[in-house]
Amino acid sequence: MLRAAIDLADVEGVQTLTMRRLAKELDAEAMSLYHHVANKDDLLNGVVDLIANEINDAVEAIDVLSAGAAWKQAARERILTARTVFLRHPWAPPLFESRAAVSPAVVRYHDRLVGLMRDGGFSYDLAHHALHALGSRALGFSQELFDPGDGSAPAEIPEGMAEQLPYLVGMLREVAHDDPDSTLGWCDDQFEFEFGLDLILDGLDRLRSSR
Amino acid sequence: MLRAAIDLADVEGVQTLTMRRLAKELDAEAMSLYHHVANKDDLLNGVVDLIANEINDAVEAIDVLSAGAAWKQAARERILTARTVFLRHPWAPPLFESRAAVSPAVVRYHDRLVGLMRDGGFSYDLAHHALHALGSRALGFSQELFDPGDGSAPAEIPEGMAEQLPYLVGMLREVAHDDPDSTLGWCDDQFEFEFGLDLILDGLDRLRSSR
DNA sequence: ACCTGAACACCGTTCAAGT
DNA sequence: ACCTGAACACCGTTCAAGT
Repeated sequence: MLRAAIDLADVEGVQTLTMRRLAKELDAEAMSLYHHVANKDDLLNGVVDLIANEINDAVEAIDVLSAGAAWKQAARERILTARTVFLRHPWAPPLFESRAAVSPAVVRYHDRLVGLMRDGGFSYDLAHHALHALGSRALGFSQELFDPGDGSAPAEIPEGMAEQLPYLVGMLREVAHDDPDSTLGWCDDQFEFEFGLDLILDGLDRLRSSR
Repeated sequence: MLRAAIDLADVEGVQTLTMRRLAKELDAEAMSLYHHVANKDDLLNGVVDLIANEINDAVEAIDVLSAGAAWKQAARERILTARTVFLRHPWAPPLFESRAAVSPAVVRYHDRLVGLMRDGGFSYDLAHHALHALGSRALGFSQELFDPGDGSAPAEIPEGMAEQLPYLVGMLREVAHDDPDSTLGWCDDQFEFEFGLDLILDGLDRLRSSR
C-alpha cells in the first residue's frame, strides 16, 4: 500500500496522492484504507519511512574506510548516494520537511552519519552542530528557495531590469556568457549541491582537526 | 487584505488561512476576494512578497561597510536581521519554499546580497555558487528536517535504543549532560543557525581570497 | 476482522444574478 | 465596477451497516 502510494506520486505527482485516488489504484472501493492506516498523515509518515529505508539500504551497502581524515570522503559518498534516491522521487523533499513525527529510518540514517563523524574524531558536541549545519543536505537534498535565472529569461533582459537588479543582471550576463550553448539551465543542480556540501564538509573537517 | 492574511496566519496559524475565513475576517461576505486576487496561489504569492518587503525594509536600513574583508560581517548582519522577520512569522518559511513564481522582493534581496559579495571581491561565478550554497539560509532561515532530541526524551532513554542508535544516544547523553538544567530544548536554534551560517561564510571567504 | 456506501464538514472556484 | 449567494467538484473523515 505504501509502495502503491509512492508509485502513484512518482507517476502522477504528489498532488494526486489522495485517499480516494490511492484506493482506486488498489482496486479497493474507497475508504478501506483506514483499516491499515490511522489517517492520511499516518500514511505520509509511512511513505517517508519507506523512502528513508530505501536510502538506508543504499548507503549501508557502501563499504569505505572512515577512520581519521577518511571520514570526509565517506560522509560525502554516503550523502551523494542518499541523494540519488531523491532524484528518483523529486516530490519527496517537501514531504520529508513537513513531517512532525520523525521516521525511525531517518533517525537511523543520522545515527550512522554521526558514527562516521565519530570515526573521524569528532566530539559529540561538534557532531551535533554538524547535523544542524548540514540540515536537509545530510539526507541528500537542499530546498532551493530561489533559482536565479531558472531558464526563463535567457538572452533578452527586460528594459529597466539592469537598473533595478544590477548585480543579478551582471551575474546572469557573465555566467550565461561563460557557457553560451546552455543559456537556459545555467544552474547545474548536482554541481551546486556538491559545492555547498563540500563547503560545509571542509569547514567541519577544519574544526575537527583544530580541536 | 494581504496584511489581514498575514495577521490571520500569525494569530490563528497558517492552516486557518482559507479564502472563506479570510473573507470573514475582512467582513466581506465570502468570495469577493476574487476581485482583488486571481486565486489562492496568487494571494499566497502576495503574502510572500509583502513579508519579503518587510525584510528588505529591515536590511536596507543597515549601514555598514562592505568593502573587501568587511563583506562577511555585512552579509552576516544582513542575514541575521532578515531572520528576525521570520521569527515573527514562523509559519512563513514553508510558504517561501513552496512558491513557484519568485517574489520580486525576494529577487531584490538576493540582488543586494550579491552586491555585498561583489564589494568583497567575489567573481560573479563564486557569488552564484554562494547563493546556492546558502540556499534558504541567505534569507535567514533553514528548514530543520530532523531535530535530534527535540525535548521529547530527556532523561529516560528507552530500552534497546542504545543498541539501535548508539551514536545518537551517545550524543544525547553527552550534550544533555553538559547542560543539565535544560535537558529538553538542548538545541539552541539561534546558535545552530549562526554556526551553520558562519561555516558557510568562512568557507566562502576563504575561496574569495584564494582566487 | 475487514470492507462498504452514504453522509458530514470542510475546501477552492465558477457563475449567474444582483446593486 | 464591485459584491453576493448558490452551486460544483473536490477533499479527509465518521459512522452505521453489511459480509
